[in-house]
Amino acid sequence: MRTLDLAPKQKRPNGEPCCEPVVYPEIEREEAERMAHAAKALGDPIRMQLVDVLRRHAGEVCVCELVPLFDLSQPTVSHHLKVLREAGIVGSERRGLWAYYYVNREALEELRGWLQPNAA
Amino acid sequence: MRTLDLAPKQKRPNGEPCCEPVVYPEIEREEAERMAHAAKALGDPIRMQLVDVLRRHAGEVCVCELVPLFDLSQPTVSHHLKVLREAGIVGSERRGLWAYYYVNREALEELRGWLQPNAA
DNA sequence: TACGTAGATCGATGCATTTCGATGACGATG
DNA sequence: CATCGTCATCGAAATGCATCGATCTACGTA
Repeated sequence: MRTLDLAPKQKRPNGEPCCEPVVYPEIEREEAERMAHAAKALGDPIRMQLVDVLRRHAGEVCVCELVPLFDLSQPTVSHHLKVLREAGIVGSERRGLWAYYYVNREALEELRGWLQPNAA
Repeated sequence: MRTLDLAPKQKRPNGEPCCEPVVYPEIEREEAERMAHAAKALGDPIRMQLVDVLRRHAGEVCVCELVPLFDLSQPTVSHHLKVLREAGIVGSERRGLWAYYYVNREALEELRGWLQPNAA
């Protein structure tokens, strides 16, 4: 655990900066960016439910079964699935006319790891 | 684990629905909404880093220490902190001129719980 | 080959979000 | 009490996002 300079605050004399800016490594900025991307994909109720449905099923679920679950047009559901796909949270496979989606458990696990109390 | 009717697909005769719509309880819609709200708050690199900094410190961190970490104006950082506050992810306390922020570990824990492999 | 179905993509629309400078609220300090 | 520092809020501008109808692609079927 890094230690910030949590020195007791006092009004700075005049024109001096209020406190030492802490150096923040770029590495963590990149990791934050990745995690934020995943979190953002989950940051929509529809997509949250899509993931919820998908992970409740061991295998794959047909899009034609997902669409009627929501009060949304087919293109909109397709859009949400695309967002999840591009975030790596779900994957898809096409078989004939139908497209089947499934959860990428590792992606959820990565975010879960980040949320862990003492994550680096 | 609920079971969807994953019957083998075949082109439906004509005008019939392609598959039985699965009933999806409202309860889970509400939970998804709560989880999505938290995820959305984390769905921004700046806020991800803010949370990261805050949770690295056992206690509270002054806003005046957070602002110089980012290439952003003070009002913008304040805005992001507000988003996190309204999502319940961080809390704040004002002492004199300074405002101190801290992580709400329980909030992160709830989202983490939801991400768990066999979450209800 | 012609048609119908499943799903993805496109373009438009309306709303939300990010960001800033300016300003306001309020405590501290002389 | 006048001034300054800290932080929050406001209003505006730019950008992003959810959503839809229309359309496109690809596959099955007659």
